[in-house]
Amino acid sequence: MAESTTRWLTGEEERAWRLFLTANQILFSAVEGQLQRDSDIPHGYYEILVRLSEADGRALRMSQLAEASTSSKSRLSHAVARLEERGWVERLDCPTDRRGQVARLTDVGYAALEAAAPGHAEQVRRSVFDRLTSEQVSQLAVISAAIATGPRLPGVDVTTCPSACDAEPDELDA
Amino acid sequence: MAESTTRWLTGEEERAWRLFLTANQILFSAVEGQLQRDSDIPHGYYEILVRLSEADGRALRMSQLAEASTSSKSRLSHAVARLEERGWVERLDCPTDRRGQVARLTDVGYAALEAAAPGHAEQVRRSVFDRLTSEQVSQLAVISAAIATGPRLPGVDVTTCPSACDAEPDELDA
DNA sequence: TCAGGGTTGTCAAACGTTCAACTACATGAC
DNA sequence: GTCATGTAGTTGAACGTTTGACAACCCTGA
Repeated sequence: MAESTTRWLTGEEERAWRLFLTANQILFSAVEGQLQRDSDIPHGYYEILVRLSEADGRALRMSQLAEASTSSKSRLSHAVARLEERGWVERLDCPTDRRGQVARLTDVGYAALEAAAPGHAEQVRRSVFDRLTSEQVSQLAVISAAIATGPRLPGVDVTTCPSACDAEPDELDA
Repeated sequence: MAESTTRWLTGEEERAWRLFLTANQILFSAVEGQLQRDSDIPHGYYEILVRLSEADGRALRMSQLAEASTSSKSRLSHAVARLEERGWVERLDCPTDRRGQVARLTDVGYAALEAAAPGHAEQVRRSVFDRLTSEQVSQLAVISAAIATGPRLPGVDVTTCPSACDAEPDELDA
């Protein structure tokens, strides 16, 4: 990289970045820990279950699910395979495209999600929202949106979001 | 969990939480991707190198390093072993405590860090700080501090921070 | 000097992710 | 029709990380 062109972080930015980093570590280890401990669900699986639970017929094409989960196809494929073993998800052939597969949340899977949700919500509340004023909550939303959207980030080729960037999720989750 | 006691997230909180989640995914995949691609350094290793580079004599006791990295002992032990293979870190016997080991950043390791830093800083800037006003930067710092510190999080037993809670890192990083 | 309590670090097994084929199907041009 | 090209999803192996059991060690007090 061109040395003289390097735009280093300012002191304030540096400080914010470090705080953000440690906050993230603490936050996610708490949230994932709770989910794992109380419900035996890895955080990643939980997100998949949530996406499915919100979809029409609680079912989604594999590729759509991958996109919604910001996940690669193969990664998702393995994850769904494991969810299938637990009996939480089932795979069906797609009626309109014979290449495709549809993942559907089973009743058992839905029940597992319903059982896990309260504890998860409580944890997110304790780790985050109990600590913030309502003004800070909206600041957090604005900041997150700025980071999540906008000009594609150089350095990732996430097959940059045809529909992910304008998505505005505001249904239930925790 | 007691059903009636569940404190669900409000719509605003829900929205903020989801935005935060996707922002995180995008941000970290960009930052980690850059580091991996341009410098072949996993993000976790980078943090370790930074901690060491800031320590006296560029050396730190294993346990102190683990604490500074919010990392478990065994996790750190593995990481240092791999850094040692690359010739970036060396392990020495601790002179004052014969139980202990000291990890020290080698000159080669320091050079690797110096080489990686500009690209990393640039990426963090693009992913985060170019997108935020300076007011938002300080909001982010305050919010992160609120999440990172304060009352111990129920749900984790992080052997709750004798010294981690009051730590206030504001040296260099990116 | 010897035990008990606590800490420090290592090792091996379990788990999850990534990578690189590979199958199967769809689509458009000729 | 059929050929080339692109898309959907799966699979297995290599790789890295995390976990828990274990061994080595220090320090205090009798």
